[in-house]
Parts: sequence; C-alpha cells; structure tokens
Amino acid sequence: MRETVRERSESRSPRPTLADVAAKAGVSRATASRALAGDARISAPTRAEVRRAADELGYVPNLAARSLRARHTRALGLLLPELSDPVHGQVAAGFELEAAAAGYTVIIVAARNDVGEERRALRAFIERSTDGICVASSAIDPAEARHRVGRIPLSLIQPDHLGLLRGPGELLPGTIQTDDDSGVRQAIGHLVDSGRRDLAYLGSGDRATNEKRRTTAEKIVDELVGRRLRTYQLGADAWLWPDDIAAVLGPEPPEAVLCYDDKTALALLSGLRRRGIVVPDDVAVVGFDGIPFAALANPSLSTVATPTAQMGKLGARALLTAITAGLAPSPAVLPVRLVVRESSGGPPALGRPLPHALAVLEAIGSDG
Amino acid sequence: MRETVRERSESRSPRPTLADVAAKAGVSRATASRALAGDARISAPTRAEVRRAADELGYVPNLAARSLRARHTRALGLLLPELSDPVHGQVAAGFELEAAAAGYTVIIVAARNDVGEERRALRAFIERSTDGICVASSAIDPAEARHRVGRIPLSLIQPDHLGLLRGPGELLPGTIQTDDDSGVRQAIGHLVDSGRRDLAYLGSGDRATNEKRRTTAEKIVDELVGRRLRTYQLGADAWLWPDDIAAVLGPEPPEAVLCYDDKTALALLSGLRRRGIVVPDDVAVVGFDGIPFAALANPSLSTVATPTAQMGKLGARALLTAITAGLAPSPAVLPVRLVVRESSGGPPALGRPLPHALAVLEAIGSDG
DNA sequence: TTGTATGCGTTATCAA
DNA sequence: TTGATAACGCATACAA
Repeated sequence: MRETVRERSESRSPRPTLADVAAKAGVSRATASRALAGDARISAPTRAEVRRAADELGYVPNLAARSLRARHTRALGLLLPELSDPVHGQVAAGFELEAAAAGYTVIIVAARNDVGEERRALRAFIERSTDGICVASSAIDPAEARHRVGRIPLSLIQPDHLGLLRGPGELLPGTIQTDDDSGVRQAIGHLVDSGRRDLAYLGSGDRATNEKRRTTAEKIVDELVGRRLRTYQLGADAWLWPDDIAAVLGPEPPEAVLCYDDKTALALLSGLRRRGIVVPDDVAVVGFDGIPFAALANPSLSTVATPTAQMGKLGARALLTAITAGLAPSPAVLPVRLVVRESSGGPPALGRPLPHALAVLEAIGSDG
Repeated sequence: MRETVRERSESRSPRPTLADVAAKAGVSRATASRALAGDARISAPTRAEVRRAADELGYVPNLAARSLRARHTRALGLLLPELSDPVHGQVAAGFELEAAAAGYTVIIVAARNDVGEERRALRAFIERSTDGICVASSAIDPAEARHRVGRIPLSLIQPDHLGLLRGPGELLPGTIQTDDDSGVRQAIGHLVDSGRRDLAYLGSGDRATNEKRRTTAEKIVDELVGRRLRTYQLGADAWLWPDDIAAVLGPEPPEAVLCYDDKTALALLSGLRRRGIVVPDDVAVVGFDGIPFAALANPSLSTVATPTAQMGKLGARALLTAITAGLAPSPAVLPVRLVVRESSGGPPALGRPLPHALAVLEAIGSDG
C-alpha cells in the first residue's frame, strides 16, 4: 500500500477518477478498474462494492486516458460536404446509426467541398485517433486521402474526384458507389420509350458526379436516338432561386430534361410552372437521388432513387469490419432504380413504395 | 540525460510521437513540444529544425494525450433527434460551422427522440470530455440534462420537453428558442385577415413543440374569431405517406389549416391535390419552419420561417463563450416571420428572399 | 535557451 | 483474488 496517496476526495468536483472510486471502495486502482470492467477474477463482493462506490460518485471513465493506453478510441470520423442537404443528411444518418449500434461515436466535419478544409478534417481525425475514417462525396483525390490517413481504415462513399472519371476504375477497397450509369440509362431509356427525342441534361455544381452523369447521358442518348444531348449547367446553389432556372433552357425547351439531382429538378419544376410551361406535357423532368420531397411535388417528380442511408450504413460497416477483422474494407456498387412519377408521364404520385401503392390506389378509387 | 530511452525509431510505423521528432531533431521532448507550440523562448534555428523533423516524420500530435494533460479537448457534443431532416440538418450545419471556425471538432449523436438513447449520448459526451454540450430538440427533461452534464457548459436548442410547457418559463441559461407564439399568431392572423374562420391545426408527432403550437393556436383562434380550432393529429412519419393525410380532415375540410411543420404541410398539399381539393381556394395551408422546399412547392407553401441554421450557430457560440469566458451561456428567443405564399392566397412563389423578389417580378412581367 | 522530471487517468504486467 | 507499478503521449514546473 505504498501507492501514492491522492487527496482527491477533498478537492470536490473536477469529475471523480478511478482513484476516487478505488479509495472510496477501499481497494487499489487496479482492482477498481478490473471490477468495473467485469473481470471474473475479482470477487463478487469487491465487485459490488466498487460498483456502488462508482455509482455514488457518479464516476464516468475518461476515454482519453483509456484510449491512450488501449490504442483505439471507438470513434469514427465522417467527412462530408454538407450537413444541411437531404442526401448527405441521409448518408450521415445511416452512418451514425450503424456506428452507434456498434458502440462507436462519430465525429463529423462538413468541409463544404473545399479541398483545404477536407485536408484539415482528415488531420483532425488523425489527431483524435479515430479508429476509422469515412470520406463521403469529397473533392479530395482518393489517392491523397488514402495516403494521408496512412494505416487507418478508410472508406469512401461516392468519391467525387475528376481523377475517378478516367479509366475503367477498378474498384478501390472501401469504395462505395451507386451505379449511376445504370440510373442514367434507365432514365433516358424511359424518356425515349415515352416518345421523346429532344433530350437535355441539366447539371448543377462542378462535382465530378455531375460531369459523369452528363457524359453518360450524352453517350446513351447518342446510342439510343442518334441525337445530340442538349446540356445546360447551373451553379451548385441555383436550386434556391428557381425563377432563374427555367430561363437557361432558352425559348425552345427540350422535350425532356434529366437533372443532376432532385433539388435541381424540383427547382426546375417550379421555374417552368412560372413560365407557363407544363410538365410533363410540354417537357418531362426526371431527377436523381430519390429524396422524399420528390414524391410530394406537384407534379410528383420522377427520379432515379439512390439508397442514400444504405450508403452511409455501408460506409460505417466497411470501417467496422476492417477494424475488427483487420482486413481492407470491401468495395461496393449499389443498384439504383428509376421511379416513374407524374413529371415524366407516370401515374399520379403515391406516397408509398410500390407494394403499398396498390392499396392506396384502391382507396382513392373508392373515394372518387 | 537519465531519461528513459525509447527505441521508437526502430519499430517503424505506429505513428511518430513527440519523442520521435525530438530524437530526430536532437533535442529533448520538452524543447520539441515548445518548438512546435511556437514558444518564443526557443531559438529560431532549433525551432526550424524541430519543425523540419516533425514534417519529415509526418508527425501529428495525439490529442488524447494532450487533452489528458490540458484538461480540455476542443471538442463539442451535439445531441439531436435526427440527422436526416431538413430542420435538424440545418441546425447541425450551423453548429458545426461555428464550432469549426473556432477550431472545435464536433461529435454528433442522433438519438431518435428516445430518452434512453439521449442519456447514453450525454454519457458518451462526458466520457469523451467534450468541452461543451448542446442538446437540440431532445425529449429529455432539460433539468435532467443539466444535472447529468454537471459543470460542463450546456446549451439547449428548442428543448422539447412537456415540463417546459407549464409556467411562464423563465428562460434557463443557454436555452435557445424560437418565438413560436408569435409565429402561430402571425399565421392565424393572416388566415383570419384573409377571411377564413373555420380553422384547423394539423399536428404531427408527440413532441412538446407540437402541443405548444396547437394550444397557442387554440387560444389565438378563440381570441380572434371566438371559435373553436379544429385539431387533427398525425404520427411523426405521416408525411412520408401523403395519400393517407388528407383523409384525416374528413369529408368537410376546414377553410384553412396550420400545420406543425413544413414536411406535414407539403404532404398535406400533396394529399389534398389527390382528392381534388384545391389550395388555397378550397383550403389554405400554412407550414412551419421555412425549409427551402416550401418555396418550391406547387402551390408554393406559406410558412412560418424559423432561423434554423442560426439556432445551431447560437447553440455553438453559447458554448464557446461559456468555455472561454467561464460564464453561463445566455439564453435567446429568436424571432420568426411568416412568409406568405400561394398556399394561403399569397402571390406566385418566388425563389428569392424579398429584396430580390421585386426584380424577379419585373422579369416575369416583361416575360408574359 | 534548453533539459529533467512529473502527472494527467487508464489498463496491463508482474508479484504476491 | 488483489496490489504495486509502469507506460500510453503530451505539456509544464522547476532547474540549469
């Protein structure tokens, strides 16, 4: 019992430590630590005594100290462009849900698509020794990200760097993407099937994803109707000012427009309405993402639905398995599916996913 | 130089420590630490040398170790109900922006409005020694939250506990709220001014905020038109199934309905349309929150706009000043303002805030 | 201007 | 079954 005596109990307040509960329970710190950890070698009575002491003191372990020793933090870093945005909000929600379920805490930084901020975020994660890092739709070069995080498990959700565009893009470990090619193909196919030939792509922002969807659309339109795709481009925030949007289509709008995302599409719907252009009769509109508000629009918006929350979950799960199994997170390409609604000539909007939609249809039928 | 020798350099990899850069620079750890901290007492040459060594090694400080000593973490905890939700997404964005600007990292946990999860979240923040904690729209009793966090600075954004409803509610320190009373009054006033008498409130979820807005509405309607407010109540997720919504209004809808939030209002718009009820002619609709999609709806949605991002910022700033100044964060009640749009008989939707709206109006005028 | 030594709160190793 | 002690990586009081 030559252990250094700490007169902790007298100076009240600054959060009780293990030493405090040990003192209160009349045992050593080692014993207290083991008792709280549920170590089987500690006798039931002592264990109970320590637990009681801890409770009475309101003891809460200091994770900084613990992780300093343990060399892990049970914390995950999540880097994304925006927190206020239906899509990334869903990604973040899925990620956090999965992480929390596994007992992990998540540190989030929104880097506003700025490479400098993204680098700082990565550094912050490293400083805080996160056990894993997920980079969602960032502007940074994936290779650079990978290099910076060193041996920390890394997953990338829909990495958005121009470098990714070239080459067949063998899937890098931990890369989680949506099958945008298929999405664009489904959308264009649907538009063409419904008899439209004069098609357009309305881009927004300067993300690589935007460019990729556009080029894919160009290719497919050429392939399907042998015509040139009309392309228009807006700033990233253009959707907030819908009145300015319809103007970019010029005096003679195309027959159909595929938009970079649902926000843009919703804004376009609004802008077109203002100009007296009716959707889908005059022009059909299709969005991308499948945010809930697409279903609520008037006309309801056709869209390529993306499993956003699922991507977040996978981003976390990839990290988790990499951490526990010690292996590199496996890549994934998630399927997307076109949801046809009124804006491209589909049936009246229904709030529910297909299975239920039928029931609702009946309800409506019996109503009118 | 009797300091314990660490053969660190030989075992490569596991992240270089201060000892490593000290060794490489040929100085003591203390000197290295001071040099990196920019301590003026260290000579310029040594400082440069240490910096160089740190760079070459790719040294990144271990914040767990630092904060163990420093007794602060430069981390803030943010507790909110949902990450996927335009309103809380905005709050989170504002909070993170403000925190990041001050060099703080934020740990977010989405507790899905579950008191148990909220308690766990609070504990997680304490374990991680966050320098401040912000509780946004949680179900936990603010008094309990305050008790649990002990002396850690706490701010509450729109606390959502039933206990808050009773009493005049002297503002607790760190409490940031919107002036919902005024918002409801503006909305009802507008509806009454436009000649409607048969009013309704459409609630959603079982949050205290919902109940508060409803009772306020009841009071004001009674006061203004001497009539009883019709009230309807939906589940929290009802807005995702818009077709079911309009039915709750029954065969004879009211002349106007004020909704708990914009999500509900948008869904109502959709549901009414399906039943052939036209807005605002048959029934006027007003939402609450002012999410961007309200402006995009057709008809565009009138709404009581709340400064969501601003609330997040204030939540963070309150913590920051409390941390640095050591005083209790000051409370605030933020003003809200009714934005009249088409859904309650206002002019055609305009994407921009008022100042610009005029210009847009002209553009439209010259157009038609 | 720089170095030595100590402690922050834990946990794990070694002894008893 | 329990205790003494060292070490995790850093910053600082005290020396020099």
